[in-house]
Amino acid sequence: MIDIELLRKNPELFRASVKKRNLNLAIIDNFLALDKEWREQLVKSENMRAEQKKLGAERKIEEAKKLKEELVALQEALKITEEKRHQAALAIPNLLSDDVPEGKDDTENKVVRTWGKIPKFDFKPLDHIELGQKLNIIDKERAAKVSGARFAYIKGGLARLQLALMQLVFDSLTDEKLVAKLAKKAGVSPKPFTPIFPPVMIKPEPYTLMARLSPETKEERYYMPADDLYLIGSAEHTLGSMYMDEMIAEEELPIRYLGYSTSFRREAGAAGKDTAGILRMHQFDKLEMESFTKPEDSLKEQEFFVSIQEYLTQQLEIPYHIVHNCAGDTGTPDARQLDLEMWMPAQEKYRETHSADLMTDYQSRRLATKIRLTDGTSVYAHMNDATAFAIGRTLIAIMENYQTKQGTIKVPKALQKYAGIKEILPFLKGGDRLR
RNA sequence: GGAAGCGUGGCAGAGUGGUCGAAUGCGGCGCACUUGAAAUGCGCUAGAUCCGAAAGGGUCUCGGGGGUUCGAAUCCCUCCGCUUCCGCCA
Repeated sequence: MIDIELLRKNPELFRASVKKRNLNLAIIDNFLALDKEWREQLVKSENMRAEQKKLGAERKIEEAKKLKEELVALQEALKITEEKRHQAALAIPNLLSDDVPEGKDDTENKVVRTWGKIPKFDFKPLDHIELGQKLNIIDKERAAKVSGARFAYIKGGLARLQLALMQLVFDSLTDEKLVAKLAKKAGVSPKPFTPIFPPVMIKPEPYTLMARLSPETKEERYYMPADDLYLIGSAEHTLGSMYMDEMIAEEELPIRYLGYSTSFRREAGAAGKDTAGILRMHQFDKLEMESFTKPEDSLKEQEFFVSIQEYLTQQLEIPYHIVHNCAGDTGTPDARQLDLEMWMPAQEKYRETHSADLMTDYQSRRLATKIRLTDGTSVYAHMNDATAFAIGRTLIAIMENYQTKQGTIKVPKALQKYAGIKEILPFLKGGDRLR
């Protein structure tokens, strides 16, 4: 939710932002009209209510009774306007940060920097699908039989890699020295992350308040009607809503979590897109960073998160670039979004593996997550969330970048001690037949 | 899943139909005292929202929603959550 007071005072600011996102300006004007109507009705209704209360206090019971009848009708009309106005307010996306590049879709995102040397193979590199089949570490056929399309069994050496990735991230982000070093460069607090496993189911209310259950995103969610619960699409959804209706003391900031969870997405709008392999799944695991800061610290916090993403990807020695998403490709609740894209040799493309989202107070305003400042006043918290590793996609990048001529996969140095292996060889033992 | 109890401001905790947005304590902020600090004393201190240039005033909020009533923190219904006991399970 945007700051309505600011919108009334400075509608041009919001018009510019909405226009930059390539959206219809009517969403602003529609809101302003409803807001005006609502305020007029509100004043009338409140004045009448005050009068009715006064009559009651004076024990003029008959008069109060009569006035109440009028009041009820007025309040019903008000309620309708209020709901319309509320929906109109929700439709307005976050104000874009000034430095967000112009552009209407992902083709106009701006590459900020590039790291690493693109690997040259003296053989034709395979894609992760072929590699997965040959090594018998990805089984989508049986997953389709049991669970349907866009599911997979991740096995053997690849399962070990997943655990290794988790351990690398958990070790790194709880390491006081390492975090302090990266934080110093970014000019933010050196406080390390608290590791956390959040719930993977969420109630409709916090989900809506997180701006992740809008009419447009709803069809992306798995819903369990018997319990009125949704499966989360990201750890962000239950991490960001943790402090709903809470007041956080300034001394506790920044609050930084490193979450691990499975994520669930229906991929309803992606029919036929990326169906091969494990790039786009209904279920995938992800390590996610989430933080709560004071408003003035949030932009630096986002850059800090990006520097962590880069540090981790560099540990894997996988080439990547950082992209500043253009206005048209920036999420509704985001003020500013940067993506990290890893090099995928088989596609000869960088593909999105990470995202870093600065939400400013867009979510906290709705969640009522506030900070009690040391001077006694309070402000809405600023929130950041960012991927540490999306496991599936990172596995693809490792498989394709580290493949050998023999069709095996070397394990990145940084993961070897966690994985317990240096190379993924065909996994055939224990009666696990290839099809 | 069954039974009982509970849910009040930043925190603790009073309050069982009007004078209660709410005693008191802690915490926070300000001032005084002090070389400084502590201690002490005095004052201020819930949120959202609307009207207003401001001063100020109104409305709503005592877990959420609904109801009874002229009037609800207080009575009723319902949902959510917490605690304890029983059952079941990893």
